[in-house]
Amino acid sequence: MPTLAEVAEKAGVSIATVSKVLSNTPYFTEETRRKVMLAVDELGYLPNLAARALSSGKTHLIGVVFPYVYEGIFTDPLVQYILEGVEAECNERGYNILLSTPRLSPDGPDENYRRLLRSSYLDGIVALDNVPLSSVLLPTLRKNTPAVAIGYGDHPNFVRSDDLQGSTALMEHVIGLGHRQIGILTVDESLHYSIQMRHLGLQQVAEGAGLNYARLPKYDRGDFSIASGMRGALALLEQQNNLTALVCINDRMALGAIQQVQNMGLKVPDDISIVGYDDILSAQLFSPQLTTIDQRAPELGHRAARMLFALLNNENPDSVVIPTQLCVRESSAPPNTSR
Amino acid sequence: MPTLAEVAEKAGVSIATVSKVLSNTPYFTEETRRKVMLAVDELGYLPNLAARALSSGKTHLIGVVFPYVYEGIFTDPLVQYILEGVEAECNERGYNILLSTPRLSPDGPDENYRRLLRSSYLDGIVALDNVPLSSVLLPTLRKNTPAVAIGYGDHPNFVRSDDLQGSTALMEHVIGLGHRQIGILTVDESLHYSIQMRHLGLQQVAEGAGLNYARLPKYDRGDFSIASGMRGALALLEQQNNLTALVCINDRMALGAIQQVQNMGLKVPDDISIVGYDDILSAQLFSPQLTTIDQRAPELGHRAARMLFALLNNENPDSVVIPTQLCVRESSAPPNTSR
DNA sequence: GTATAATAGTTAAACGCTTAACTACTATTT
DNA sequence: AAATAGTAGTTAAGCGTTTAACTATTATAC
Repeated sequence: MPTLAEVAEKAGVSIATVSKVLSNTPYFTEETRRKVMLAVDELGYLPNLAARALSSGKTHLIGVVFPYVYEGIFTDPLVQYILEGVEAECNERGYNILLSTPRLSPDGPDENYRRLLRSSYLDGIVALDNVPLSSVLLPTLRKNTPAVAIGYGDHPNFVRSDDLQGSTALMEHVIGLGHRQIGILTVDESLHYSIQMRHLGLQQVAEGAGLNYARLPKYDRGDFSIASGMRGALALLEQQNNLTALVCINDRMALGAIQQVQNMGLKVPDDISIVGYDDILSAQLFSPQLTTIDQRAPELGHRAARMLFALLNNENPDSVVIPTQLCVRESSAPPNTSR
Repeated sequence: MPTLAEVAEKAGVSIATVSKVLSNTPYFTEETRRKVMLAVDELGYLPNLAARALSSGKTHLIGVVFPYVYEGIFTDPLVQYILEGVEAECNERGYNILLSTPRLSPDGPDENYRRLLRSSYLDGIVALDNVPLSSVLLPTLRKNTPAVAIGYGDHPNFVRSDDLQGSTALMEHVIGLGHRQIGILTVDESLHYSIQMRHLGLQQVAEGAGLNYARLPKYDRGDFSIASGMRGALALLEQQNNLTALVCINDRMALGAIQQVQNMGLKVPDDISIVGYDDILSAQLFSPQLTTIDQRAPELGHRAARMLFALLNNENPDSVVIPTQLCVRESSAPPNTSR
C-alpha cells in the first residue's frame, strides 16, 4: 500500500502538504491541490486508518453494544431494528460500526469488552442497556467516551421507549373491552428494566379499575420464547379456567399462548382475548392477527445514533422518551358473556 | 489512559520488557513478570489498539460485510443467522466485528467501503457475496486480505448453501405429491446468484417429470416481500385458475400467497398447496404451517468464520457447500382431484 | 579454562499519520 | 516606508506500540 510519503514524493511536495490537502485545509493553490490529487489517484493511495487513529485519536468507529444475555440475540427484533437505525445514521456520516456483544456476569461485562472500551478504539458508543445484572456503560463514564444508552441504564444520555405508556395503553384496551378475569404471561422482571416498567403500567391500570394486581393469575417463568408462551398459557388455564384475557409481555409468548389455547379447543378472540407487546413481523401474519404495542424500535436506533453524533459535535442533546402505538387487531375482543 | 512507558517506569524496567512480558515472550524471571503485572494492575493499563494495529499490522478486527441491496437488511433472516454464527466464532477468539453494509452500484461498492477494505484496518473479511451487480470481495484479492465469501461470488474461499439440492428437493416433494399444474412465484433472477440456482433445481425436476418449465405460469416481479407474494398469487390465479400448487422462492412471498388465496376463498392445502424456501420463524407459526426448505443459515456463519480463522492461521481450508433440509408441514398435500 | 549456548534484559528504529510551530513571500494598511 | 495581515508551504515532533539487533550475565559442554 502506498503511503503519504510516496504520494508526497510523486507530487513533489512535503508529506504535510499532502496530508493537509487531503483533509481540506485552506491555503493551497489550485495547482498544488491538482498535483497532489493526481499523485493520489495514480498511486491509488488510501489512508492507513490505524495510523490516522493513533495520530489523531479518532477512529471513525462507533461501538454498538448488545449484551449477550440470551441465545440468538440477533434474531431479537428489537436488536435488529436498533441496528438498522444506527447503521443508517452512521453510513450517512461515513462512520463504521463495531459490533460488540459482551457476556455479562454479576462482576460486569467480560474482559474483552472492558479492554475494547478503554482502548481508544471507539469514538463513541451506543449500547442497549436494560439489564440490571450489570451496566455496559459504567466504564465509559470513567473514560469520558461519548455514549448513549438505549433503555433504562443509569446514564446521562439515553433514548428509551415509553414502556409505561405502552403497557398502560395495552391494559386500558383490555380492560376497556370489559375483561376482568385477566391472566398475565411474563418473565422474571429482575432481568430487565423495561419489563419492570411494563409491569408497572399493567398494575396501575388494573388497580385503577379496582382489580388486585397481585392476585391476578400470573406466569412469570417465561423466557420470551414461543415455547414458554405455550407453557404459560397452559399453566394459567389449568389453574383458573374462566380467564377471558391473557396479557403477554412480548409477542412471541403471545403467539405461543394463542397456539396453546387453540390446541385446547378455544377460539381467539371469541373464547379468550390475547394481546402481546412489540409488534414483530409475525404478529401481523399470524391468524388471528395479534393486538399488540408497536414500540417503534427503528426510531430508537436512529435517535440514539443522532444523539451520539451530537455529543461528538460537543452539543448537548436532550434525552428522549419515544411514545408507543397501540395496534388493535383481531386477537382481542369483548369477553364472551355466555361462557 | 496509562501507556506502556508509565507502566515501565512504575515497574522499573524498560518499555520493551513490559511489552514482551505482556505478549508472553519467554526469557523473563518470575520476579520481573510479577513487577510488571503489578504495575499493570495498579495503573489499570490497557493497550492502545490503534498503536498496536499500526505497529503490528494486526487489528483483531473482522469485517462482516452485507451489501445493502434492499431496505431493512438486518431483518433478513439469512443475515441474522450468519451474523449469529460469525459472532459466536469471533467472540470465542477475542476478535471484534466491524459491520459493513456497502451500497452497491454497477461501478462496484461505495467509496467508503473501498477505503475501509484497503485501509489495513481489517485482519480478515467475511462477506455475503451473492449479487451479480458487483462483487464486494474483488478488491480484497488485490490486497491479499484474507477473505471468505458466503454465496456464489467468484472467490477461492467460499461457503454456500446448496440451493440446487434444496430447490430440487422442494420441487420433487411437490411433484411427488402428484401436482402438475404448478405456478412459480419468484424474483428477477439477475439480482441473485442463489436464486438462479434455485430456478435451475426447479427446472431440472420439472423437466425430469415431463413438464415444460418455461411454460409454467410464472410471476417473477416479486421483491421477496409478503406484499409481492400476494400480488403474485393473484396474478397467477387470474391467469390460470386450475393451479394446484404454488412454489415460492422464499417464505415471505409464500406467506403472502397463502393469505391471498385464503382471501379468495381457497383452502390451503385442500384446494391449493403452497411451499416456500428459508424456514423463517413465521413459517412454523403461520396457520397452516409452511412446507419449506431449511438452509441452516447459522451454520453458514459458523463455517465461514472458522474458515477465515484457518486462513489467518496460514492453513488451507477447503470451501464448503452445506446441504439443506426439506421441512414438510401442513401447507402441502396431494392435489384435490375433485376440482 | 575457554568456547558455546541459553537466559534476561535494553536500545532504538519503525509503523504512517496529524499538527503545532516555523519560514518565506505577497498584499494591504497606516 | 514600515508594520501588519494573509497566503503557501515545510520541518519536525509526537501518537503508543512492536520487534530486530544488541549487551550482559549465567550455565553447559568439551
